Amino acid sequence: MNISQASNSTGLPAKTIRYYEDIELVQPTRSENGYRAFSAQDIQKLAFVGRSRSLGFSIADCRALLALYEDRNRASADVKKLAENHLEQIDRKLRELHSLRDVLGQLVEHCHGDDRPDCPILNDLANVPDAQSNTEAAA
Amino acid sequence: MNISQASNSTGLPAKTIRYYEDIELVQPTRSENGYRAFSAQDIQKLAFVGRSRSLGFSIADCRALLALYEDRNRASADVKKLAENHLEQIDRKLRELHSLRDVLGQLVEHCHGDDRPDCPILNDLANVPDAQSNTEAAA
DNA sequence: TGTGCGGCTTCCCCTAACTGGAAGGTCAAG
DNA sequence: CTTGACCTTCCAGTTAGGGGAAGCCGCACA
Repeated sequence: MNISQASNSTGLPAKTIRYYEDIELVQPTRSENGYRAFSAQDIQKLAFVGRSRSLGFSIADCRALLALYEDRNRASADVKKLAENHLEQIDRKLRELHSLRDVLGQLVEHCHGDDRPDCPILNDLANVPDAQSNTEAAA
Repeated sequence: MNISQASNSTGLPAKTIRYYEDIELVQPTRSENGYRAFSAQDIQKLAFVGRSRSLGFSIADCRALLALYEDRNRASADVKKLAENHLEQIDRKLRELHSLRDVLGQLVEHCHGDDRPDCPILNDLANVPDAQSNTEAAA
């Protein structure tokens, strides 16, 4: 199976597949003409990585998951721990984004947004103390 | 004002400040000995960028905001539009992360997480059709 | 006067995870 | 025989800086 077939089968761009070979996530053999030859197993692994990436796992995580996947004797607890760590990272990021959204939402809301030059958003960014909301005044 | 004072005043690492000069966000003058000399305006601009970055604006956004900030005649609507775009990006990212969290949370929940090798998480990643949840079965 | 140390300079490489593009070999069809 | 699609490798660029080396500058202290 050539790289374009592998790409079609997995949904991953050929460039990405070459990259994954480069960082040794997969090791396709080579045909006599030098073309990569992907086995069914290679395709399976690529699809596995693709799905993991789409769930936001880092390449390092994918490598670990792949190793666990190929270890017939691994405990499911190991996998669960990895996934839980990732879940925590996602939750942290969610909290961060939520609070960011709140602050920015407030600023946007207070900006009249017409053709006058006065703008609460810029005032806040420049940290000009403002009557309406002083998000940084704690210090 | 030398770079370490600028760093203290703005909370930005010296490395970052040099980088901001490199990409022409600020243009401090130079003393005779070659040291960067930051004016009060420079400090103000650096603080402005720092605050904008902490709200998740990209460097490109910061550059635009800075230009608007320095344009005494700009309409607040221009600023508001930029901020609203950023807000939309944040909301998109939030939705994405939420749905990711849901899928991953389901998987983690269904994994018994003991020392047996069977693991629903890996099964899903490998796209093995599974009785309990088939998150990809639509295709 | 020398010397040690902290602060400053530039320069280059590194990050994550690819993506784009150039230069060139291979293969099947017409 | 040529064309065009497909494949190869290699180089550069992306974000927003971080780490660290090699080498000035300035000030204190002996």
